[in-house]
Amino acid sequence: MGRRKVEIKRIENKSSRQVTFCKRRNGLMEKARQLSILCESSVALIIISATGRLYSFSSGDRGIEDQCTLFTFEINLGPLSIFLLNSNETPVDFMAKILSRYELEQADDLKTLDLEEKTLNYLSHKELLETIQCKIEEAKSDNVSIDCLKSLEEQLKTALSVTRARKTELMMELVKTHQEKEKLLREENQSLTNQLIKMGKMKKSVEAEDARAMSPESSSDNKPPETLLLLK
Amino acid sequence: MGRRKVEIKRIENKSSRQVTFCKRRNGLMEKARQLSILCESSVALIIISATGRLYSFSSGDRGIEDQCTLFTFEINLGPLSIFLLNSNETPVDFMAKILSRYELEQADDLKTLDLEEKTLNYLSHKELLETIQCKIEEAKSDNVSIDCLKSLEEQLKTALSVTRARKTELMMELVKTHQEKEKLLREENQSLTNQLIKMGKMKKSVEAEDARAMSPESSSDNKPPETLLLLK
DNA sequence: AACTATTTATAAGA
DNA sequence: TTCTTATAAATAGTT
Repeated sequence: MGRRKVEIKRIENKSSRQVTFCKRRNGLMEKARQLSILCESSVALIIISATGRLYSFSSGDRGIEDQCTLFTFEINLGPLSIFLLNSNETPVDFMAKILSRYELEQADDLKTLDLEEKTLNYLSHKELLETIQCKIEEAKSDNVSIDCLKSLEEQLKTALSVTRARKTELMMELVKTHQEKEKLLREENQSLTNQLIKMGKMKKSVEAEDARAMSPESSSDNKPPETLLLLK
Repeated sequence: MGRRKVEIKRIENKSSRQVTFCKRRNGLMEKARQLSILCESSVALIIISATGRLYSFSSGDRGIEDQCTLFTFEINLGPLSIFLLNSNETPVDFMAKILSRYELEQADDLKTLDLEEKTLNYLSHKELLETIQCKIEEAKSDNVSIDCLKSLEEQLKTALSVTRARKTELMMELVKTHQEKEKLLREENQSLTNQLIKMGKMKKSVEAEDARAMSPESSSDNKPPETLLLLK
């Protein structure tokens, strides 16, 4: 529908490709909107330019399940994620939902551990949550800027992975502490054993004195007590 | 672009709405395809009819990062999730990818721990994976039914949470093992200390003999060696 | 960004 | 449904 027919293949000229992208993108979005309205259907459209810029359209939740009042969704395009919001839902509602879900999950994660270390280094994590809360406040004023949502999502992801990492870290610390304790105990044990052996020899010499007999023995050949073997 | 201009609002006549839906849906998908090809961009389009039937288009990864060879994505519509597949990719490929990603994540999670317990209770988890594999086979025959994908997503979610739970469980086991070892070592230590004290008395008596003097002492008053205090 | 010659999409009818 | 066709709409190339 232009001055001449075009073949559907990559437009080589960069600037005309850019112009065509802009025109056809707008056309496509408008068509998506029309279809959703004319035919009561749900339409979601995501366009990402060669330069990585994002354009999207999402109709409401018409045609989807009735109990589903939200048409929010997350789309992963490889490394990129986008939240599209249902028009019935404010960004704050959506983010609050995500946050509460995340906090629940976190609570679940830590509940299983009876860690007093839980509070350790918790602040930076708390701070992160506060930052997110701020972002949400920002989002309230901004009217659904995709960039804003994108950065918010980044924050949420970071928060989640920080939480997970922290949890693992705490567990690993706990394990390490135990390992250190174990090492110290082993050393203690060894030194006690050595002392015992030394004393044993003394005792022996006493006994020998008692029995009025002498039998010399190598001093460094000290076997640990049997119980130690159980701990392997 | 028809015999007459139409206003963009819900088409009241059901059958003509159905016809229009079919025509415009096809048109929209074709336009999406053209845009992605002409302008080297990534386009994802989802259309869900009023009756819940799903239609989708997804371009390849053109325009997204080069190292990202797939343009598959997951969409959450509230409680409902749909996996849309790149046309270059079969559902099995996609699911296999998800699975392997999941297995990698799990491997990563456990790699940090030097656990021999890793294989413990692994079966039920393996079984779950097999169930998913079955689901994928089902999906191969069914032509992208939403219910099927929904249940598949449930399975994947379950698999993930089972893995997480299992990871936590293994870590807790490790901690417990260490605690038990610690307890045994402490007991061992105590018994060694007791022995030492006993012997110490003997030695003392020997020394006393040597020094030709005697000094009696209470036997149960055994203080643990200093190093034990470090372990508190 | 605006114009306009054409092509393309599609509404209504068959 | 599918095809036909008149017409509206989109858009390629130009300014």
